[in-house]
Amino acid sequence: MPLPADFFKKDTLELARALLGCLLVKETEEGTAAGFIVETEAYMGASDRAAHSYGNRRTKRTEIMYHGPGHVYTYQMHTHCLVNVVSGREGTPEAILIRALEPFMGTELMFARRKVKEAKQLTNGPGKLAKALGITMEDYGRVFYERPLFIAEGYEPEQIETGPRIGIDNTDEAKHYPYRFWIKENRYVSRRA
DNA sequence: ATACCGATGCTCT
DNA sequence: GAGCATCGGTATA
Repeated sequence: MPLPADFFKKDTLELARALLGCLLVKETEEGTAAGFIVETEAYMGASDRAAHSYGNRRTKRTEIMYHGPGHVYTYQMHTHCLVNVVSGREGTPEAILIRALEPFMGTELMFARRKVKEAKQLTNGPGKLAKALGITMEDYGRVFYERPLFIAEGYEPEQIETGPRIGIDNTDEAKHYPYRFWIKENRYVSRRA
């Protein structure tokens, strides 16, 4: 069961924490794959140098971030597709990147898609989890409160840790913001602190 | 364990 | 035509 649309109507940093422990589900013709979200990163829109929507940049790519919380923002990075949850009120272009999952169901399908040996390698990175679940640019513009790509209730994380975001060294002051959140001691987190 | 490097595709200038 | 919110291989320790 998808969470209701209202779940996404939170302050972006609060939503980034609330998403930890939730289940991300993708249904395809090949079957269903799902995993618990264990790592997220917040991108704070107009005022955040590291955000695609910095300074309210509005292009074909960033357009969906203006359409209100709960939308699916997929973005192509080199050969990979990255998945984001749009946050903030309509007109406020904020988003949360999903960086890692703990596989829950459909692991055979994930292994078939990823071609790796260790379970840890299935979903411990933003490009990896998108491929494991079969998420593509086709999902751009959908909503996370309806099938076939949705977020459902999961478990309550014991302890949450925070730190600077990964891979944004070129955006001077923004690189220090503690906008990365992960579940402490979870082995599927993409990198240790 | 960390470090570097090339692949490869889409968006924006 | 440049620039990336990445990944997997190879290289070294």
